[in-house]
Amino acid sequence: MKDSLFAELLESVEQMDEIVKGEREPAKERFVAASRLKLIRKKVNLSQPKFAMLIGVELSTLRNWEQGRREPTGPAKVLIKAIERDPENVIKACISS
Amino acid sequence: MKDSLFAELLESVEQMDEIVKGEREPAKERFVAASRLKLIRKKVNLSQPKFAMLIGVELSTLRNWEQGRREPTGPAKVLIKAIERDPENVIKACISS
DNA sequence: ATCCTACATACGCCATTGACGTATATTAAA
DNA sequence: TTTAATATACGTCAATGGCGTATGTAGGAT
Repeated sequence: MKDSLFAELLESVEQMDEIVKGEREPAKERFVAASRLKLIRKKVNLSQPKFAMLIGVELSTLRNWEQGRREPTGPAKVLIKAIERDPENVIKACISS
Repeated sequence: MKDSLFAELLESVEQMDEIVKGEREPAKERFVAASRLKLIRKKVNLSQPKFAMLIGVELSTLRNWEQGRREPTGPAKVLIKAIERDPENVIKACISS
């Protein structure tokens, strides 16, 4: 990872910091709404079983999310959102076990 | 997302399926060992507070992981592993709120 | 040397989740 | 219409995540 690029990322994390602290307006929502999860899964065209495996949860857990019975935890939301934003790269990084 | 590339990804997910079912040998470990988490965080050069924010957990939760008091849940492991494998793209996808 | 701030270790407590199970419904293909 | 794959729906419970507090450490600044 080149240093210049890394510096940019670091800057973004700093900005994220300020957003959380309320010193800056967030550009958009940071997390997936549980209700949008199904749409995201459809977007990458995976069945519940495969998507669940991809993101490392039990099938039943994914179902709980899609049916609104449970709320995904933080990392799950971040991961799903990341998949939504850049499916190619993120899914690749998830898969290559 | 181009269809050809997507087809490749889908194939990979199918393979992942077979791995989980024991029909195929996994290339490597699928998940992060909790003990490796700190090394991964150092690799991307982020403090505990910033890394916790990045992956969407409370600082105390990340600390529990690094100190071996708790085990990250599935999506957290996948996300961390993805960050390890492709920090640039995955962190970018996580950040862009 | 002392203060100060950021960063990290360590752990108690409890509401919420994830995992596991079962039963039913829908869809598509054979 | 039978079959298999996919999805809805929900009960139960151990384990986690979030929250708090206390302590330790490394680095500058004064």
